[in-house]
Amino acid sequence: MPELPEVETIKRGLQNELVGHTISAIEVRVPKLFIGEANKLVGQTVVSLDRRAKLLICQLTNYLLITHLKMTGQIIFVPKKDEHWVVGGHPDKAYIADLPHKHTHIIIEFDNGTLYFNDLRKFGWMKLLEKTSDLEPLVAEYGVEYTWPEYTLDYFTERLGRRPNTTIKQALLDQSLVAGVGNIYADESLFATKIRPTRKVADVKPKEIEALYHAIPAVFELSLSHDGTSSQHYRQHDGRKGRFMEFVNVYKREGAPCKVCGSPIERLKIAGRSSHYCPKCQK
DNA sequence: CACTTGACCTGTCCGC
DNA sequence: TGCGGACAGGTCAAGT
Repeated sequence: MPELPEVETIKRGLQNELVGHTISAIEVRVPKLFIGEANKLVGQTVVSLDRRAKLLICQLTNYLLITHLKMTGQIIFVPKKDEHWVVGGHPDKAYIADLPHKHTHIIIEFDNGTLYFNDLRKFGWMKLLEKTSDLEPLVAEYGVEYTWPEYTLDYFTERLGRRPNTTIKQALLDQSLVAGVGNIYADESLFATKIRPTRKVADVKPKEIEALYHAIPAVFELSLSHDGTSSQHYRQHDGRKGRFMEFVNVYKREGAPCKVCGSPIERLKIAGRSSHYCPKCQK
């Protein structure tokens, strides 16, 4: 479910809640979703939160706690003190009140509230790493972050060029190209650059590649400014939805009129993933 | 080696 | 209303 903007939004939200706070207890209801010795979390204090690709990285006093939300994972933090939300009131109180529920698989108690890990499909996981260097194999295959200085047109072009016979859609989903691009943002970036997702990488012209290189960060930033895309399951750390679905041009808009030309958006499968595009705008 | 498919799970939606 | 099938944002392993 969550791609880069969603995980980044959760990270930013949790930073405000968790940094400096200490874990008092942990309950793992579905053992296979927590890798490592969960009890070691007790007594640990959150030093910082970070993100790499779609991984959420929580630096603790002595360990790292890594989370991948995969398709339907959620991390919801409920503060002990309700006044916490007094400013404006909590926008989705009913959602919070339901926790924990049948899809809550891990519960972590902090001195200031409770963190719930929910996952309908149980694809997501949490992992306790004993030392910082254990993170390396987990992130070794990821490409650069779009915010890094290493994200250059040369890098992007060179990496794409290694896979000339793949469709551009498939290439974008490869985490070793640009970390954090998933189905939504691949489709939206391709619409923004008028490139049809079925095109072979080798047939995409340098100018189009350059446009794509700029479009990916732009789409990420736009989604971030609306707290991500809540197509179905995604929630922010406080239970609110993201609002980017209101702004998508093609994703999940099959049959709806293109916002640019009015043609019905089409959908087809590319490498097993549904892909949405405008048949008129995208060549 | 590169690419495709199936598996991991559970729920929703759509057609008959 | 019930039932079967397709589909869902991610990533691996196994197969071609």
